[in-house]
Amino acid sequence: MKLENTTSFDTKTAAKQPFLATMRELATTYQAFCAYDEGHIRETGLTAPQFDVICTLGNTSGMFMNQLAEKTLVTKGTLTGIIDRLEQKNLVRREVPPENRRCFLIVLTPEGEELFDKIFPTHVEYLKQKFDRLTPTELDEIKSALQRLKSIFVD
Amino acid sequence: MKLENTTSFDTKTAAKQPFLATMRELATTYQAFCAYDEGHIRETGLTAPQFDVICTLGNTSGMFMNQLAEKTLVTKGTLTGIIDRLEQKNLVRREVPPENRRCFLIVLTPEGEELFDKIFPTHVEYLKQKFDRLTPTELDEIKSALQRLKSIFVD
DNA sequence: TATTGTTATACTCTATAACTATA
DNA sequence: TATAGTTATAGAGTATAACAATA
Repeated sequence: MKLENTTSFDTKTAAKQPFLATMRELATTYQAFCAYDEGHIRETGLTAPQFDVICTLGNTSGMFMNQLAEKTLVTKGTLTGIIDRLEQKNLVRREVPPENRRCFLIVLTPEGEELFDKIFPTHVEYLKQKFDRLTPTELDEIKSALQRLKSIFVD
Repeated sequence: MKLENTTSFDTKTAAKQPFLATMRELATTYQAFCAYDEGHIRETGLTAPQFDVICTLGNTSGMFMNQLAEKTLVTKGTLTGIIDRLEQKNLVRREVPPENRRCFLIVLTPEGEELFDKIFPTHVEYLKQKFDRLTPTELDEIKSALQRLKSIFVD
C-alpha cells in the first residue's frame, strides 16, 4: 500500500479545519483505487514501479533513463535498480545510441512487449469494470474537481 | 514519492477510454499533494509512516498495535518495525495493560507529545496555506466528487 | 564544465509466514 | 483454539552523494 501522508487527525482539529476532510477524502479515495489497482498488478509478477515502467514503455520506441525517471516519478538512482531487475527478467534492455553514448535507450524486449500486450489491455479492462459505474458526466465532473484541487499545489 | 500505480498510458488507448484521464487525474493530484505534504514531513526528521503514527497517536490516550495498524494502513509486522524505531527515538513507548498482557498500548512519550504539539499545528497550517485557495463551496464539491469516485471501489 | 547514468552506503518499508505468549 | 504481536527472511525502493564516461 505504501501511503505517504497522514489521514487521521483528531476530531477537535478536524472540526476547526474543514479542508482536512477534503484532504482525507483525497487520500482515502486514492487508497481505495490503489488497493484495487494493485490487486491486479500483483498477479503479473511485477512490482508496482516495474509495472509502471513496462506500461510507460509500451507502444513507444524506447525512452532514455532520464525521460523514464521523469514519467514514472522515481529518481535516476532508483530507476537504475528497477531497470536492472527488469533486465534480469528479460523484459527490457539497454541500447546505446551511437550519437550520444552517455545515455541508454530503454526498450522492451520481445518478451517485454509480449507481457505488455498481455497485461495492459487486461489491466485497462479490469479498471474499466469499476469506472463503468460512473456516467460520462460524473467522470467529467470528477476530473474537473481533481484538476481544481491539483491546481492549488502549483507554484 | 512512492507511487503505486500507472499513470502513463499511450494516447491511442487513452482516447478510447476516457476514464483513464480521470484516473490519471486522481493519481497526479495525489502526487502533487504528496510532494507538497512530504516537503514538510521531511523537515521533522521522521519518515512518512513514522509521522503518520505520531499524528495518529496525538491527542489520544494510546492505541493498541492492531488499532494503529488499521488506522495507518500498515501490516502489524511492518508496524512493529516502525514502533521500534520510534521507541529508539524516544517518541513512543509500549505499555502492557495488566488486564490483557497479550497487547501493547502504544503511547506518546513526553518527548513524543512535545514533538506532536510542535509539528502538528505547524503541519496543518502548512497545508492550510494551499487549501485556503479554495472556496468553501469548492472544498465541498471536491469532497463530494471524491466520495463518489471512492464509492465505485466498494465491494 | 555539464550531462547521463552507475555505484556505494545505509536505511525504511513491504510481504509472508512461522512463532511465542497470553486468553 | 484464537488473538496480539514479534521475529525471520528476503526483497524492493528511497535518499544522497561521489563517481566515471561522454559531450
